[in-house]
Amino acid sequence: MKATLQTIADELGVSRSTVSNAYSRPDQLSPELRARILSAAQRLGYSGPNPTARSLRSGKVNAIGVLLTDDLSMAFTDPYAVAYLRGLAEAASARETSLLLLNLPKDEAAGRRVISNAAVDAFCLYCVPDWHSALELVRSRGVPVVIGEDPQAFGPEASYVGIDERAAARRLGEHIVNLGHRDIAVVAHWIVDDGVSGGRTGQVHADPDDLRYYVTGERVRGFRDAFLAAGVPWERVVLINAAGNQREEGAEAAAHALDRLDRATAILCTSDVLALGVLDALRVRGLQAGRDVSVTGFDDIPEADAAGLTTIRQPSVERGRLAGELLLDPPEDPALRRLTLPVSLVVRSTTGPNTAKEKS
Amino acid sequence: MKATLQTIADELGVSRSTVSNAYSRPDQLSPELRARILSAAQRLGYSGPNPTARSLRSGKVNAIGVLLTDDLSMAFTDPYAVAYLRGLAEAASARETSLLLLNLPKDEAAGRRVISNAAVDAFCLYCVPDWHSALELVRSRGVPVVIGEDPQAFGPEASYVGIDERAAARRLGEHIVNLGHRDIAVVAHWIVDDGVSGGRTGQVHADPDDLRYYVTGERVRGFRDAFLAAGVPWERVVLINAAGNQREEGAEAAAHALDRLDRATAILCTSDVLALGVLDALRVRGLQAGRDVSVTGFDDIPEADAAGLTTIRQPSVERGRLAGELLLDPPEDPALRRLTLPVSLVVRSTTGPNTAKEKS
DNA sequence: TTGAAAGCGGTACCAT
DNA sequence: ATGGTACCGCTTTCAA
Repeated sequence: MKATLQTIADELGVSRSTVSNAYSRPDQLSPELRARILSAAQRLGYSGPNPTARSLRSGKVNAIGVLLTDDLSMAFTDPYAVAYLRGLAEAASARETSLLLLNLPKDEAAGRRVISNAAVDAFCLYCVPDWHSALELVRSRGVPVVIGEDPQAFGPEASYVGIDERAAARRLGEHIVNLGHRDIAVVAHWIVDDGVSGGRTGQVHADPDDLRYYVTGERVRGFRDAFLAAGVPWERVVLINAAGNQREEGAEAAAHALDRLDRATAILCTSDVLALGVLDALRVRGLQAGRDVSVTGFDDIPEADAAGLTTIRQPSVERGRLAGELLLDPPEDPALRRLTLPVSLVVRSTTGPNTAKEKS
Repeated sequence: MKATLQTIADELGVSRSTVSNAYSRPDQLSPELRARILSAAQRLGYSGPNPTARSLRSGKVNAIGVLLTDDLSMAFTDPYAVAYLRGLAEAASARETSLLLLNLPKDEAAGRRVISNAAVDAFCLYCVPDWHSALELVRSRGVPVVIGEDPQAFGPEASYVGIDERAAARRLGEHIVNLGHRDIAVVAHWIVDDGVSGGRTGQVHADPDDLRYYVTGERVRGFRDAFLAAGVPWERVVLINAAGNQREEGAEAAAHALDRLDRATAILCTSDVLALGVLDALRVRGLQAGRDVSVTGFDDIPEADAAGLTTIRQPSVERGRLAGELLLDPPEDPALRRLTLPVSLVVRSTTGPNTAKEKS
């Protein structure tokens, strides 16, 4: 039979409470008794209080649930997501808390089960398509939630750590129009979607106000804000959907902006990863970024620097770290549970003045 | 007050068992009663049975514990580790099981607490330094364990999914000596370590039989096997420690093989990531891989193909997937719980015949 | 098909 | 400093 607290208590002729204290409140009993208990435990192969039983009684699990969409590629492959997760893990680890990775399957009922069954003290939502049906269930669990994207998604009771996506994107747009660009393409992922994948890569005609995925929507709207302010009508912009947020898909998307007569002189992307793909596409065509075509990204991932990519720098690790801290050490003041972090425009070599001759 | 099973039972005048059955055994009660229960639950804001209480009673948590070393960079940054984790998550997700990421802090007592408190049905150990003090505690938890590296690490009761590291490395070594190379450098990480980091990058003199980290040890020994069989004494090989398993560190390590009079004509690395760094170092020096210097990696990560890297292809995702399956659906036959997967030598363009003039 | 009772293995509180 | 006693919220026989 597996050893329990009682086993040890019986062995030593003490009470369960005392054995429990030996583990959970060492100051509540004499050092020598504690030593005897611990050694008896060792001898009997008792590895400490059962975590589940302890959690049931104490109401704490020491785990944060992290919701991920079905294929984990996003969580592990996307540099921004990896940075975020690292920050989150850092904050959690500092409080001896673990991360429970919850993979939401395509099957809705199964997804609900996964959420219902998750033994966690809190949920962290980031990179989760905000229209996902399971989110409502997360709320009904009644545990603290922190969100990382749409500040409205969960109502004001949820903590929030994010950036002003739209304003940030606008700064990129302004940078580009200030350089004289008027023939502009925007490469974004998840503009269109079938609820599962990001659709096909290619030009689309979409109203920026209708985009379903919050982050992409805000960034595209931010670009548009800058264009409109400079007198560039949205209809003149070539909007290209990337099927996913990967480098190859950025390159593929770029083809739709480059291989046409009215080639864009600037390509704005909703992520650095896509922008790196666009740069690949330029290279293949013998075009030079910053001279022939200007390119911008978003995030400032490590690779952006080496590529000379003009982008928005955002504190990715910090976003995760703060999310974890808000969950585990919530400040009294509700206002401090809603954080909008600053970003900065980083101008490097992939953007430059428009040198194309005037359009006829 | 938070709603419980009892709340619903009282509301409807039925027993707790019946409410419980409504969730856990739908076939045990009439559909209409079940519907009434579910709708009452919805109305009262009851999100289903408390996961902790359920786990305590049923003895199942639906989670696999994944041990990670302190900084998560290894788990999230290393392509092999990411692939492995993805496979593991896939297997787990298919069984509605989650992954509990356990971050082992540097502080030993805290690490023990993290392991003791982890509510999991099983542990998966990969990429964990095998000399880590906490491992013994994992065993004493008495739950199933699968290991991914040293097959001996946990004794025969643990499941194991791995490859014959040594034989695989030997094939790379043979490929190199068959190409006529005799001036050889080996770049490996974690040859030396201070228990926390991977030490300094630079040449070291170490006996392959003494290396502490199993995977590196086996791969280096495999290289040596090939060299000895070809008459190349180990003393002639330049062994270089890389402080970590990252591209930059590979480049830095390569300097120690390239910037010397008796430059190596072949550099064998214990991972693709390091090898990519070595290729970077060659490029900087105007050397051509496969002509001036031959380079090999290990793993066959996605980037290896584009780089033309000669390497060993191993089924990384599969390793993770099988590990998960062994944990969740253990086969009766113990022999089937110890899997050694096949690998293959992939020859690309970074290796070629030794063209250096004979050494005097 | 439904209900009653007995734990699952601890922790918290209060008494001693 | 140590022990006694509820009770955390559910699942699981077993009986009705």
